[in-house]
Amino acid sequence: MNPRYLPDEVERKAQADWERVDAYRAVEDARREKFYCLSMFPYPSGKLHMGHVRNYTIGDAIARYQRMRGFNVLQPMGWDAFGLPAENAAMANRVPPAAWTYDNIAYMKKQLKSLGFAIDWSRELATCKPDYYKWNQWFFLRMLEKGLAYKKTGVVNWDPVDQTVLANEQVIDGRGWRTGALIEKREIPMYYLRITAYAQELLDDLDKLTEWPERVRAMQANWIGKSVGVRFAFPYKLSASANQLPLSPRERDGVRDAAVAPPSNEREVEGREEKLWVFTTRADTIMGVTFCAVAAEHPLATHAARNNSALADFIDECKRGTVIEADLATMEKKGMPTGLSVTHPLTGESVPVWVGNYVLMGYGDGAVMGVPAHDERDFHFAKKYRLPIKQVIEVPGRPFSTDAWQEWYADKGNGRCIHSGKYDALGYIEAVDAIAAGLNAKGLGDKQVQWRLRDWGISRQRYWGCPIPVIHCATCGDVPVPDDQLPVILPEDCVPDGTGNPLAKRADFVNCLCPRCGKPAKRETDTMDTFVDSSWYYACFCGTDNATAMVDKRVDYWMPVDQYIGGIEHAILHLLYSRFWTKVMRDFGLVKYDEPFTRLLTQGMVLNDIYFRKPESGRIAYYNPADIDVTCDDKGNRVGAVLRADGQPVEWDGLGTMSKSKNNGVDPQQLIEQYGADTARFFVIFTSPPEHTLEWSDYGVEGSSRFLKRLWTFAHECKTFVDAKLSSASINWSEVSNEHKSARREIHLALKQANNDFARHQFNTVASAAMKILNTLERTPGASDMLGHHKIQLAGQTIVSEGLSILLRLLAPITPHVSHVLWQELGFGDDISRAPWPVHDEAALAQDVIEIVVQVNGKLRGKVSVPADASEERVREAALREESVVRHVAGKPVLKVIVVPGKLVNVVV
RNA sequence: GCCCGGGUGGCGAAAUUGGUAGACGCAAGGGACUUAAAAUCCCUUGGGGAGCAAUCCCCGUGCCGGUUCGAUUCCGGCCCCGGGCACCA
Repeated sequence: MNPRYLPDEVERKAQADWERVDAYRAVEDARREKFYCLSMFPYPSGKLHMGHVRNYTIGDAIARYQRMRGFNVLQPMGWDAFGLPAENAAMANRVPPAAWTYDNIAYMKKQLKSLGFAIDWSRELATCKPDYYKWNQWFFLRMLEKGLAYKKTGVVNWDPVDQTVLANEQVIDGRGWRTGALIEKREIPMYYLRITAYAQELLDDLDKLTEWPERVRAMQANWIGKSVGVRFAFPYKLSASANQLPLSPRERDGVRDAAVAPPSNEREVEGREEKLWVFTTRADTIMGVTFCAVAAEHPLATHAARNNSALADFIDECKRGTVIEADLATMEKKGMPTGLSVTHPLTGESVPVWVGNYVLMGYGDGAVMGVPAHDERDFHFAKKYRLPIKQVIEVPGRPFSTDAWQEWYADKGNGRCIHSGKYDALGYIEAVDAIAAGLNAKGLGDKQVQWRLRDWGISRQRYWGCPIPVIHCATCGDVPVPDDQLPVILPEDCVPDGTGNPLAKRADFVNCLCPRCGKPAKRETDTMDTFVDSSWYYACFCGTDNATAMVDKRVDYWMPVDQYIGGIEHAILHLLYSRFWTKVMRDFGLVKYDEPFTRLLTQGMVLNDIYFRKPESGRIAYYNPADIDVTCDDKGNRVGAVLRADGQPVEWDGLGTMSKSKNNGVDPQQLIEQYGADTARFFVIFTSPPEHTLEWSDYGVEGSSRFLKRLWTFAHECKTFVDAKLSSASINWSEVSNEHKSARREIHLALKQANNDFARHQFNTVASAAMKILNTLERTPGASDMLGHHKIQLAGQTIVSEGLSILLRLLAPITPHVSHVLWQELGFGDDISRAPWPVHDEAALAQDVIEIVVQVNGKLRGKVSVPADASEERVREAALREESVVRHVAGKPVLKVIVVPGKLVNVVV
């Protein structure tokens, strides 16, 4: 055994041992309880970053811990391999995205292996491989058959120069990020998945996910956005000249394309009688309606604009705006009258219709009722355009005035209806019920649920993705690719040039024969959103070797995932899509569970200092923290920082996530090479609890490295006498010294705490417990002075042997290499990962004499030592005799003495 | 605006969920070893005050109040920070 800790050597040996016996191969075994531990798979961007290291270290610690506790653990790994960065890299380097992606996968796989993760690599998958994405296509076709996938036109950002669709984040100030061209909104046909059909279940089942972080559940509920209200209609008649009837907006939503029937109350047209449908959560204010507002895209707006050029211009202006919702929210509210009127469904009064730029076509029916008295936005709109404001809700003692908006105008909890005819004096709930009933009686509306969630548009006008398996035939229309022609293979040798989709230029891909009529036809060139790829990969891991089915019965053994670990940035989309996909798979009879991820851990981000200089002219320069020397005052406060290269000061800009743009990244590869994987792993576990952000610290890494060196050195010193056969059961602990007794007690106390913390995933304090144990062992008499004296007591040897065996097993999930090698070196066994998980010995915690804290009026005043079995009365006596207690009581009458057995006494005077 | 988290030393953080606040580590200061440095080891370290000293006292978990023998922990009100959603009707 080398007296020095050489991480390189240790890690090479441990990894070779694991490789030789294929240690992490997971095999289904009905007799054993399974544990499926999964970290979110990476996008193969080039090399691992610290976020990956943290994510996979946390996942690996859990996987190894559960393995040692006896579970049959599956921890697989794969690659989220389709996506835009590969196309960008391809343009920059003139290599096909496929080649770039496969190179990255090879390099990153090597890095993951060097970190020693207990991964079953036989199950590796990459979403860009046909044997994976074939099942995306197959499943899409099944959804198409069931009406869960459909086609409709959708609005996209269109770059007219590159002839390309851009993602929202590629549009900067309304211009394309590459071309600088003004971006147009363009409507093109796209495929959608009917996630809204599962909105209620996706919302309800959040209650089952009790092991998910509360905030993730809240974010999903928010996103799904259920509101309960009333959908009702304002009837109207078009003038005689209007012989073209507007369509109901619902029909534009693709409902007609689907296999489900459109809502029955949609298209009734009797003579020229039409209806303007709106949705409201405040039906109780319906008597206060003084106008209606419709979206620019609303058919009524289109109709009104035919003979009104000013209105047409206004509508064009609205349509030209951004599709980014965050920008919409801050836009100035504008409107213009259509000149049309509709009839109030209950009062029969005439209500003017306006076009409002704040009305969303995509929510509800693209039209709203305007109640200025009780909706803040309507109030300001009415003031701006001098529309009437009619109060219909009152709160006793609160005067209403149209001069300025007041918070209580929108209060639905304390309000009562007034000026509302037969609904007067009703509260919110009764009023909504009564008004909904009134509308229903006239066939003009009823209670309805409205969702914020929209159907999931999956078409991407991009090359590097899974082809959508549809063929466009001039005769037969859109024809699904037959199952026996799957997969539709994506050519891997295209090099995109930034203009349009390279697939569209590939005649060998585009030209095909119609499966239905056999005539020449064109293949769909859109590919699927990469979120489709990641929506079911976790299920695929259960049987990656099965080429004949999407999943097989092995999913029944492994799924659902017991522990999922990943970044909070996926709290909504990825997790929601995966939940949706699971429910559809279940309804198709492929799987039996309702939810894919039982427990979820969202790890925090990795931060580092940001240093910069702002020159008088030119751009800000950022400096890597590794090149900065920080000076501190006597108390350790940061007082200044200089760039090591030139000794000149730099400014500190706080902490931020590691990024290229701020030049504050730390390369994991360098870290591993300098300190070893175990140090890197120990540092990320020890420094912060998993859910918190992790602040990078080179000093902290040093500290972690120091601990592992100390561990190695200590193990080396003890190697001569450590013996797995030394049993604590053979020692009569009542006869050993107090020092030995308390040493063993500290070790078992730390173990107890560590087990508690492991169970609740507070791994940083598990690392602390390991450090405490080493501190105790180093101080244990008989261990540290053995080299000089050779008169080691049996008790000391036993404590050290037992303590090291506990310590190494506790550390095995965190620092597997050094634990594995020391376990062998000290003769505990061949494979620490098969050793039983350590459990504390309750007898070791027992004390003959215990220390009791004594308070006077709740303030700590002293301590007394009493026998562990002392009666309450004796403890009380001892406490009252304690000298500082006597001093603080100072003769005042003792009102009360509280005795907490085994803990404390509080004397109240 | 609505919904979630948070606020504890110079720093990362603990506190077995109402019972010794600051475990463990980092940084800092002092010391040992060394010709010297690195490495390693030992001691000190929340703030303030009294004492030659052993020691002792006061304050302290964002702020104000409440419950309690006792509150970082429970309740009410407020302030600040982070995150999510947001013309959603």
